[in-house]
Amino acid sequence: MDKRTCDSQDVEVRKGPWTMEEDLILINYIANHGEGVWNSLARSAGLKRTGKSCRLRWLNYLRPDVRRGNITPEEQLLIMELHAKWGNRWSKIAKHLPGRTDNEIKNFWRTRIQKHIKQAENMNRLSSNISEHNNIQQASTSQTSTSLADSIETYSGNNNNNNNINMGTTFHHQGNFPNENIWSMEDLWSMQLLNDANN
DNA sequence: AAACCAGGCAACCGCTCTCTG
DNA sequence: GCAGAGAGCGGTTGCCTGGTT
Repeated sequence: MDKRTCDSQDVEVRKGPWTMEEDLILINYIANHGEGVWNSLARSAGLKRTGKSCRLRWLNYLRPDVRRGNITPEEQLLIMELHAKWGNRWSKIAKHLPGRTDNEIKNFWRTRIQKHIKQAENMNRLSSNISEHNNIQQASTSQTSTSLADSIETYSGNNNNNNNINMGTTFHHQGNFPNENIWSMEDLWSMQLLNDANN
């Protein structure tokens, strides 16, 4: 490949946040010419961006059918079900959520769901330490804690392996832990829906 | 009021897959 | 069947914003 050509192109390529002008150029170009080969589209439109960058911007942000705003409980439920089934196949999951992008779902998962799982795992460690310390004096209470912990661990473990899991027995938050506000009502509602769906 | 921190999200990077010649 | 180019995907990063101290 001609290095000089590469270098001269590299100098031109813009990175970072998109400006309103760039958005408008891309929208107008696609409105007039449709989607095509992204690299040539970027050049033809006069954008100093890579085709990859244009594609990402269009698919994740500018497309008219992209839905913005909060993920609904129903969507949360669906995401969790599909993730249990397919693992981190975000684009596959996104196909079942009209208007949602794989990037959005991925971000949602990482920021919301994984946080809950991590916290639950910490609770698990804490509760098992406590129950060890108390030497299983209160068998019924520790059983409740353990069943949650097991479910979360089962979920996390299977999640890492991208395998199926039985969500029907998962996420019964009993409020036996020090911080009862870890899951919001919205989360609990989602969990309940999830259990109903699997029973 | 200022500094710090954590969460959320847009965008980039690198790898893999698919298509075409 | 092979190589190169482009598209697609998942992981990661960095910035912005709102909340807390």
